[in-house]
Formats: sequence, C-alpha cells, structure tokens
Amino acid sequence: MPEAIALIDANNFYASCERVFDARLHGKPVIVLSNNDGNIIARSQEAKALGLPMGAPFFKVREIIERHGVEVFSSNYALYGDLSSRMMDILSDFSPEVECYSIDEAFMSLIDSSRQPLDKIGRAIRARVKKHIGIPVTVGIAETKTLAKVAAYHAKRSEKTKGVLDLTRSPYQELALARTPVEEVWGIGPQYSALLTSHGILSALDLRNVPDDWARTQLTVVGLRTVHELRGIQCLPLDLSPSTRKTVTVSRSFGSTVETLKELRAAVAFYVTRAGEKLRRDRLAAGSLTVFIETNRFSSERQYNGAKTFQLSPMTDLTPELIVVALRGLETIFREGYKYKRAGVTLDNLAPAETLTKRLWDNEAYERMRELMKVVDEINAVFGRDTVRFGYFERDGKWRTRFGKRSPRYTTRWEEILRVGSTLSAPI
DNA sequence: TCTGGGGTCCTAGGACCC
DNA sequence: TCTGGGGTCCTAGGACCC
Repeated sequence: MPEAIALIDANNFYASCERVFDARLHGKPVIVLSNNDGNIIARSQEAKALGLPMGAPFFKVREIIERHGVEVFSSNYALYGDLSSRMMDILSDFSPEVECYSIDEAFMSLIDSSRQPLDKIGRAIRARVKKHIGIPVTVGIAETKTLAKVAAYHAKRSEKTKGVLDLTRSPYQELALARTPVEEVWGIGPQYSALLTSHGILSALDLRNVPDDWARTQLTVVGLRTVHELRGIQCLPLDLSPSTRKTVTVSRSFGSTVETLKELRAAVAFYVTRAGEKLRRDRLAAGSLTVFIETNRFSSERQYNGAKTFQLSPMTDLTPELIVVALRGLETIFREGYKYKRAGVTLDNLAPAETLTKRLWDNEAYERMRELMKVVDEINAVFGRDTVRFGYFERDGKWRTRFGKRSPRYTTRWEEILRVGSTLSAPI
C-alpha cells in the first residue's frame, strides 16, 4: 500500500482544452456542449460564476449566454483525448503507479520522504502540467482515494492552497471533513445524499462517524467502503492495469425525431458499425447484443421504450453479423405511430476475440469474413470513417446527430452560432 | 394441518462515476 | 423548436439443481 495517494484533477477540463489553442478565451466564460446542442457538459470558472448549471439544457440558458457573451463550443473529443494522454504521460514522471481514472483525473501513489514533502511534489506536478500542456490542475493528497478527493475539493475552492492540498496526518483533516457537504463525497450520489440528510448526516465528518452496521444496511458494502476510506482505511486500491471492458454501448439522441422503421434501421446500422469498431479495436467479441429505441421522455407525446436482447452464438466481432441481429431485434420492438428520439446498441458478454478462432459450421466463410473485416477497418483508418460500409448504412437522415454546426473554429460568437443553426434548418 | 434446505447462476433494476 | 453518452458494481429474486 502506498503511503499516500494523490488525485490530480484537471480544472474544467474541456473548457481548459479549448483555451489551450485560443488565448483570447482566457478570463472569459466558456462552455462546452453535448451532441445536438443538448446540454452544458463543461464550464469555465467564469461560466460557473454566471450561474450556468452543469447539465443544463442549452435552450434554457440561451438568454444568459447571449447577455454575457459566453463562448460556446461543441465537444471536440479528439482534442480532449489527446491532451489527456499527454497529461497522463507527465504524471508518470512523478510516480511509477498512476491510475488514469477518467479523461481528466488520475490517482497516483506518492512516497513521503523528508527530502520531498508531499505538497512540494504536488506543486511540482501542477507546475509541470501547466507549463507543458497548458492545463491547470488541482492536486489533493491523502491516505485514501476518497480522502484525496476531499483534499482536491478544498484545494479547488480555497485560494490559500494554490491548488494543492495535502491532508495526510494533517491537523486540518477533521476540519476539512466537517466542511465537506456529504453530497460532495465520492460515492455519495443524489439518492444516498437525500437518505443521509434525512438522518441528520450532513457532512463527510458525520458520514465518517456512522456505525459500520448502519452504513452496511443503508448504503450496501459500497457505502461501507466509502465510510472506511473516510477513516483512512484503504478499500479502493490503485487500479494500474485497467481490466478489459465488459460492455460496449453506442447510442445517440436523434437530430430530429423519426417515425419509420426504415430510418431507425439506418440509425441502428450506424450505431452497430461504431460498436463493432470499438469491439475490434479492443480485440473483443460479443456474446450478446441489445438493441433499444426510445421516444423523447421530455415530450408530452405518447411514450414508448423498446428493447430486445439476443444471445450471440457463436460469439462474433463482425459488423455484418451484428447488424443482421440488431435489425432483427429492431423489427420486433418497432411500433408504428411513435416519434422516436433515441436508439442504441449494447454489446455484452465480451470475451477476447482470439478465443473464437474456429467455428463449427462455415468456419471457412467466417475466416474469410474476418479477413475482409480487417481490410475494411484498415481502409477506413486510412481513407476516413465509413469509406467502406455495410448494408442499411446511410450517412444521412433526420436521425443524424446535429453535430459540428459549432466547430471550435467558427463558433466563438453567439451571433455566428445562431446563423449557422438557422442555416441548417432552412430549406435551402 | 402440513409445505426441506442450501447452493449456484442469471437477470433486472438501482445506485454510483465521469 | 431545442433536454448527452458511456461505463461499473451490487442486490434481490427467480430458476434450477441435488
């Protein structure tokens, strides 16, 4: 067990990434949106100060955005992913044990020594990431991951810390816990926090002092682990070799609702294609496939959710086979007369692809198909996505995510966003 | 009036995370 | 008019077995 765990947390990561290449954005409110102009998924500090809530539907906050000249971007995951991996590279200079927890966060072990106090290491990390990547990070240091999260929470909010807070053996640890609202504790979501609040457990300190039995029955073993972690007992070790994924899901809300089976087929084939690519990239094959379609849950229209799961026997990683199954499922769940807003595909029961090299029937055809699939992937890698594609796949349709109408280069002004948006919906 | 017991596997649903 | 997407883990309950 490491002596201490540091959490390195990029501040407002997506918004900060946009700033890396556009110095003009510094000091300005910046937000990043999800697909279809849906929701706010990242905000700069200035945008938070304007009261723009995380996850807020864009259309509900347009007025504020316009009034304050907020800079609006659509997500550029390629950019964020690239900056993220560069950041992780730098972190590995400071510790042999780095867990890349998410695109903008990492846990790492730190060794305490008189020569290098922990907070000094934290400052060095912060300075180097800022200098080399241009992203500001917060560093929280403590005995466990959950406590490191608490440390980072305060490091982010207190000017005095200058972005680094070491709570190991700190006389302030208890004070920090007392000043952490229970809903801010890692692992405590909206449901648990409502439950805890109703029992008078309001802070991380209150939660730390809850009896084990009570935590176990009310919050399951997961919550009990959180309580122990708050006491400084490591229950969540660093995960240095991320295990292979267990599911692959590809789903999107449609740009506009669709009502026909034909359009849903095109959408589903598109999502299956993406799912197949993920599967083969990770050298996995799927043992089951679920296809689902949904109406718009925010609308007052009649609602319908349909889903169908098939076991895949034999397992497969071939897009054409997955498409056939998914479309068969789609036929069984499709109902006439609904306005569909979303569809998706989940691949489950994944196993390494090399375990399914031989098939009992038609093995030769299967082998040829795998070869073909490999070539298709290679061609698409070189010449661009969907250069080669399979039946039912159509590039366009009402269902396609309205995407890129705000490319980072062109949508830094509200007036521009409006114009581009109206151009898209105008009958040209 | 009585209605085994314990183990395992699977699935759906609920909680959480970013 | 416009409300994201992709994951993990745990539990309860049913099916099935001996």
